[in-house]
Amino acid sequence: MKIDFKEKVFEAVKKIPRGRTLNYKQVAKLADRPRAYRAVGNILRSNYDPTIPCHRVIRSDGKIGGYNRGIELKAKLLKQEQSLNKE
DNA sequence: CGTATGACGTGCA
DNA sequence: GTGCACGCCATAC
Repeated sequence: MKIDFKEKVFEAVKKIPRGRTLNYKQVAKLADRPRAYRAVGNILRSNYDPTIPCHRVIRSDGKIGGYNRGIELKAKLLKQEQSLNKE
């Protein structure tokens, strides 16, 4: 089965452990397209799934960026998971 | 098939 | 340190 770039992105994002945030560039690299970080954000925006912790994907600047379900929700989730991971 | 868009990143002033 | 512009890739229309 040949998986598309977005499928690869989804897998990479799903592999992100809680408390761990990756920037779009990293996800794109894991998807074999280190230059497609643009498409990564675009794909996540057009294809949100409850099984994909896309909220763990942030910008390289450390900024959250955006979130289909609400930017504030993403910020809250990140803070929550980071707090859990920190113990 | 071609154009436009975008949750980005880096460089330069 | 902040702001503006360019470049890159995939998706949607």
